[in-house]
Amino acid sequence: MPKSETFNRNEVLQNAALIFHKKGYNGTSMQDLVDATSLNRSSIYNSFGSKLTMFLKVLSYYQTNLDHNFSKELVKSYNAKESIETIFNLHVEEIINDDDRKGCMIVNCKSEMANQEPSIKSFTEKNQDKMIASLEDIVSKGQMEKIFNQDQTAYQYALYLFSSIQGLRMTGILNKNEEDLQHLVSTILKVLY
Amino acid sequence: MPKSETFNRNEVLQNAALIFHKKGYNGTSMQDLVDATSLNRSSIYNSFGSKLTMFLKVLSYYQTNLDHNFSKELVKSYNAKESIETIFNLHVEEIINDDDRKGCMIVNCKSEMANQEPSIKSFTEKNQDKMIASLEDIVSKGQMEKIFNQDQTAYQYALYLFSSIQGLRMTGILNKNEEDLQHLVSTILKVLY
DNA sequence: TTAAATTTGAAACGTTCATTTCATTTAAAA
DNA sequence: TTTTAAATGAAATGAACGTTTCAAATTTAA
Repeated sequence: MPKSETFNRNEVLQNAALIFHKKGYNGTSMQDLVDATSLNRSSIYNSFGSKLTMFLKVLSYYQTNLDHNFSKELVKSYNAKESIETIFNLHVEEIINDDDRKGCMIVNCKSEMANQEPSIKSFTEKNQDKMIASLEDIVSKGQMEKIFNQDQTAYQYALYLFSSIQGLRMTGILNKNEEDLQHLVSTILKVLY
Repeated sequence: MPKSETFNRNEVLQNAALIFHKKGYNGTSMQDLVDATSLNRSSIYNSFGSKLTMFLKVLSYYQTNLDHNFSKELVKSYNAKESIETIFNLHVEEIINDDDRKGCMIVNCKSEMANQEPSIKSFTEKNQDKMIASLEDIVSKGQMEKIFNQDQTAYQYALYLFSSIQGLRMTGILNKNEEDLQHLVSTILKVLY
């Protein structure tokens, strides 16, 4: 009976993510989204609600993609040390391939609106909790295998690593010198060994 | 002959800084600035040019204030270790006193617009260069005094510390647990000793 | 083939945006 | 006291904002 969606939802989210990532939430207009997605205004509102709810869907899509890419690499690592190094190397790779110097979309939106918009605060909190939990998991394993020291608890190291990743992403906005970034990563990780 | 400014320029910049800091550049409207400064629209345009030039003046004011506060504390420190610890402790203090969870204004505006607005890119680049240079200076002294190790160059450690400060500020937006933050700082600094 | 429901397109909604205009007020130098 | 130019206030500018409306087109199941 009803006509069904003709556009590819993921493709639309992908294109919306590009423009949101580049310009930020407040810097992106509905017209930008119309242009970026090649969708009609009404279709956007019909299918995604409002600008804010669309942004939240874009964020989820962005994070799911990120998680997927990381998991794909992480299964290849043989121990905790390799896992952590893989995570940081992927971030360095993202920085270097980020021609627009946009930084991390999740870091950016936390900076832009976590203190203003409860739904974004909640999203970034969940993101933080998940990231710290999975880092803690890896650190724990590394400590049990005696690859990492026990000077701090796994949680404390996880918070440190989470914080360092955000710092790395912020630093990478202006500095894309690969040697600098790799030294930076090795300095960050040294405390674990 | 002419009437002179009746408002206190620094007071206006201070009030403008509060609202820009809270809402970000794109999130702050001219009406917000009129309300926050109690100045007339025309007076703002007469005295500060445009929204963007006003923002740049606010940023300079914000940074000058920050520099001043840090210098005031830094002169009290007896060696490089104390200097670095003072810097990080002041950041932790700022985070804990930041009831609105706004984060650092300079980190925020880099995230929001460094990739879009050349004047902001240039401002944040200069800020980054200055911060790294002064950190490098302190690390150098610490290395000469054999308080800090020489595993990495002073510049590499300075970049690491700069990056860590940004991570700390981003982490502090959602996490204001003082114990967590102090553990975080001590983990960050451990690599130097 | 018909009926149903949703997508789509284009236009319009009222609001807010940054900025400008201009007449009035003000205060300092002549 | 007069002159002068900037500060001020209030209103208006046109453009852009997010969102809604609604008729037309479309496609699927009955």
